[in-house]
Amino acid sequence: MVTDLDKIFSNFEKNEIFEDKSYLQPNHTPKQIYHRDEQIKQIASILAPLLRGEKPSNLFLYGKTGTGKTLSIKYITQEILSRSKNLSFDLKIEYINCKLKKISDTEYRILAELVRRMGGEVPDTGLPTESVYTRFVDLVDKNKKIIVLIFDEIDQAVKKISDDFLYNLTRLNSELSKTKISIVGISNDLTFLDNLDPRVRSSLSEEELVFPPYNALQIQDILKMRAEKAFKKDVLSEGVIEKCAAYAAREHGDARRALDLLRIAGELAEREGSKKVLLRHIDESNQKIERDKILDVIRTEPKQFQLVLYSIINLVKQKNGPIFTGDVYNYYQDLCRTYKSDILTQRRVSDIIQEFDMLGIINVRVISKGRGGRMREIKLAINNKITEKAEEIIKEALEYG
DNA sequence: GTCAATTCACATGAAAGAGACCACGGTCTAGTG
DNA sequence: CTAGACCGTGGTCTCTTTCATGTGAATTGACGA
Repeated sequence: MVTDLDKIFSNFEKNEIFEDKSYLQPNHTPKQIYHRDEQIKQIASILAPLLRGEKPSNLFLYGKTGTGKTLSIKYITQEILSRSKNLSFDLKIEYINCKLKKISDTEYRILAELVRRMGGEVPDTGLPTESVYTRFVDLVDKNKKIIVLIFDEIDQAVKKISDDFLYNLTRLNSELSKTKISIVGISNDLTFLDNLDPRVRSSLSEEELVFPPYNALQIQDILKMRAEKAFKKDVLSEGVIEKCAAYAAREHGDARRALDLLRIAGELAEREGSKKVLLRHIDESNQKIERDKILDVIRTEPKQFQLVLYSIINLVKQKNGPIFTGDVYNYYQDLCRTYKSDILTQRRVSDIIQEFDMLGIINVRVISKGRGGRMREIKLAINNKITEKAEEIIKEALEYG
């Protein structure tokens, strides 16, 4: 036992792989951004009026995940802020990530977060939303300011709340006398604007910009640049970067994915005590990312969700073919009885199944069997190995939970 | 045989309830001068 | 008289239930050839 620990720690101390891992961390902002010159220039020229104290147009950025939207906007805001030291007014640029649950599940929370960023205080709950609005207005309108609000993954927020939240935001400007607010929306859903209230759409997207996916070569450039700083010399074996890039390019040119892949591969190599990152490590890394992501979701899911998923897994194993909503619900009911759990209505279970679909754990298709009715056809979207592991996790959670 | 109506087994939507959490303002209580 | 304890009201949030309406195609049954 002790010797094992010794081995682990000494491997770690030797640290023959990484020079500075932070260059591969997702939140690292590099000094130089490759292959986004055009976009950065455009954003900069749109936001430039800030430095003259004018309100810039609202801006909307599109692009799949990992195409550098967040990176570019953060880079530009930094540049702008660093040039704004001696301006005669307050310039505030706030970045809000709507994907983080605690912050942005509801209108109230987003607003509360805004107030806090502006230096005010709001309780987590208990106040009417309206009063948070007035608090925000009071706080912001005390002296002349220009505020840029950046909403990352704004589509998530709108899905959860509704678009009149955005309408309220765009309307805020008319309630403010001294301060002006600009909004930058970032979305990776290209159809997002189409389903928006027209009033909101026109005011929100005065300017639009699309971030195309990186191709494999561009990802290679990015990886090379970061890998140079992150890894020690000659640690990466031939073709590692190329392989990472290829994997990521397959996933709609997601550079973040490529970086994760490389970082995890490095960690795996390090853990093994290997002196080099091999091609094999990339494959393992790819699997590990996938597995960890899914198992983590499953682990943290509430009990009822686990029961439903457990039903699905078992049914798929039994029937060895597609299964349907009704099957799942029946099995689920039995399962609830054996574990003495409350039984949810079919309506609710239906929603739960849909959520698993969204998480990518199962694949769901609505089919009609004519007179046999209309239902979802459910398949597992994860491979057997992960499924088994998932089953174990759930079983454990159910017996000890 | 053809065509519209019917029917199945859910999907999908909207609204509202339950229970947990919490802020705010008013009232009560006890300690202080 | 005042600070702090206590309470009631009204707000949010999440997870659910209830009620209502929608839906795609196999089946049915009336109808005409």
